[in-house]
Amino acid sequence: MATKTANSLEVAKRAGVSQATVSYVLNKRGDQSISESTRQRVLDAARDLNYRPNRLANGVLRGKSNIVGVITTYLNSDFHASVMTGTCDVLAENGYHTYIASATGNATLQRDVELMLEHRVEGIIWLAESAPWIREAIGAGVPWVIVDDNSLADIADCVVSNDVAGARLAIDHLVALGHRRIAFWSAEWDSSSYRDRRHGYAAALASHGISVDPSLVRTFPLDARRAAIELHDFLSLPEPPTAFFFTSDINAMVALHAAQDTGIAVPGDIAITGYSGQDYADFNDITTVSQNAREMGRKAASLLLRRLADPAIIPGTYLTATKLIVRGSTVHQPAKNRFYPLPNNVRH
Amino acid sequence: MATKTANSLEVAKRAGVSQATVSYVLNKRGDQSISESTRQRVLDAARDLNYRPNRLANGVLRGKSNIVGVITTYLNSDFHASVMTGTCDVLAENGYHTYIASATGNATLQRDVELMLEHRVEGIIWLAESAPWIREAIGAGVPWVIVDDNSLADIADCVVSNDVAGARLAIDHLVALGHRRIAFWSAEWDSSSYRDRRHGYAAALASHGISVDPSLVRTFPLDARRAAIELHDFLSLPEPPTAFFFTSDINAMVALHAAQDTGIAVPGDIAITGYSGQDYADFNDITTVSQNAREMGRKAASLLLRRLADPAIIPGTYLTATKLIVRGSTVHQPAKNRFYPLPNNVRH
DNA sequence: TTGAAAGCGCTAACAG
DNA sequence: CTGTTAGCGCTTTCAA
Repeated sequence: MATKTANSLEVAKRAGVSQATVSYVLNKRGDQSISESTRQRVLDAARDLNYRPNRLANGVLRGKSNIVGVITTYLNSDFHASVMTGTCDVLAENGYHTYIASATGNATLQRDVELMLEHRVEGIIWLAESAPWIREAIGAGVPWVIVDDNSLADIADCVVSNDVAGARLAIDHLVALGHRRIAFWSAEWDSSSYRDRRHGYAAALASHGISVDPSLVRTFPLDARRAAIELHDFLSLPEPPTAFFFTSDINAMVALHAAQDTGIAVPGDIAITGYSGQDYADFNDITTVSQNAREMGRKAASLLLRRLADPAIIPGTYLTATKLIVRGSTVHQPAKNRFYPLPNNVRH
Repeated sequence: MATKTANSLEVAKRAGVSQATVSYVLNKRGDQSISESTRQRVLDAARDLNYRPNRLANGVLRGKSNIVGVITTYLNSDFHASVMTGTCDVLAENGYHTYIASATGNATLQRDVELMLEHRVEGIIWLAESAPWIREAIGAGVPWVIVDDNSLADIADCVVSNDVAGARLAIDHLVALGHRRIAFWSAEWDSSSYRDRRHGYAAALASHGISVDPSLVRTFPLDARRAAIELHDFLSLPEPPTAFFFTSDINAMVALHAAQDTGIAVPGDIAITGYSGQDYADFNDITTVSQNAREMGRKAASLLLRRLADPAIIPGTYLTATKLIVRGSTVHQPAKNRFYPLPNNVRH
């Protein structure tokens, strides 16, 4: 049961030195010269007593916790998990630690932010939908980095993938395959990312001399049954779409299954592109625009660290690259050779 | 820019009272009687100055951080993410906070544990593969709860799903469908969970009067290409299996794709069951044994809280229920109606 | 009903 | 080269 940890005073006593000397030795301070014998005695004493520095005390003293908070609404999202992995990695590499909150609902989220600030996190990485209260929250405390939304780029560093370019990649691909009637079918999520994908969609079409047909732009429903119905509704238009650009892999996958279950051939009858480059897309052989979420997470952490080092830097938006991954949902792959390697450490 | 937060002394000054009074008011201490007017003045001052209690200082003082550490090797795993969600929820409900580390490799993991202890986490929830050094680590510090492995149940609370029963559910189902030649095809992961699934497999077969054929028990390879080769090797046995029991959904999925890609009908030629009840299985219409990972996470957190309240409790293993979810990989579903609802908050 | 003072574990000036 | 001292922000006796 939590063997009472020794404190630095006890270590000092045992080594026959003062508390300060212990601190000097343990923190390897170059500006203090310590005799090798003292050093050894301190080190030995610390080991013998199983000494473990108390970072809370250290934090009180220096007003710095060495902790960064990450807030996400949905840990089970592959995207969020990948971002977080990248973030954790970079923070750990730099001696920082990650304090996480996963919650839904603005009341809880607000409380989580407050708690983090009470714990004196040095910054917050925000992986959730934007909300009106956030602007104020950012102003009041530590620096924030916002991932996957850049609507607050005037007061916080934002990391978004280049969604305009990403959408263009997909549309260019579809047009190159001969598609002219391309639907934009997106979940309802009011974020700059989704808006950018829509702009990219429109711009890409325009550059090919195709005008946006409003009847081909729709909101993706929340359940698969309605998705199937809507899909058939789409296809019974006078001039039905031959291709669908989705803003998420999961929507693309639901639509793909809806199509397959009801005898619509993919990519024979319709082509489908997803967005994000998640496992879903890989496993279901869906062409997608890869976002490199891990890289986004790494970038977010570095931006935060940079701002911690130099608070004067003017906030801005940082774009990460997107990449088209062509798979069987747009191009019929003659010999299906989906010999993807399994992710490392995968289980269950 | 981190507007220097006011401290309790400043609040006291502004309210014209002592620091102690501020503490009494803000912590709503019943044993101290405070006049309503003083109370109001303190509250007002705190609000005006934007006072935020410093939990680090509080932690130093009381030797308690109110933080629990969670260590996982693979955040992108649906299983880990679900467990963590459950854990975060319960901890938050009880005023605790979650400090997370995600790492790979024993050196890093050990360092992470050490760091958490230095931050004075009150307990650790372990979501990673067991390793020899863990036993010692547990002895030395705070209480641990281990999820999905019970090999250290003598010194730590363990939460595992009832894997013997879970395996039996799957095997009973396959036997009921007429299968007698059932393969056990498992990833190589030395945990009690996997061992239990194997015991359950053997016991269930035995109860149906079928003996285990060692040639039907194999290790799942690390890449899909080799999985495909191995699958065909299986099927070219003199008496090939007609059904495959996998210990994970992802393996089942890889095998399913390997089968489909090479003209083997599922469930026509072979039946397949996964394990875990993850999204993978749902989206690929795979029969699986659901583990309710979220519930496991909740259970882990409650066990830790219970032990924190009463350290004397003797450690043990806690089983969570499993459930069979029948889908199209074992039973041909006449009218495919996979109208699953999308998970809440899903995106990308 | 309120306040003064001690102290949690640690680090950083400043002496010596 | 090492020790003394002050103090981080907070809670909590103990007096008043």
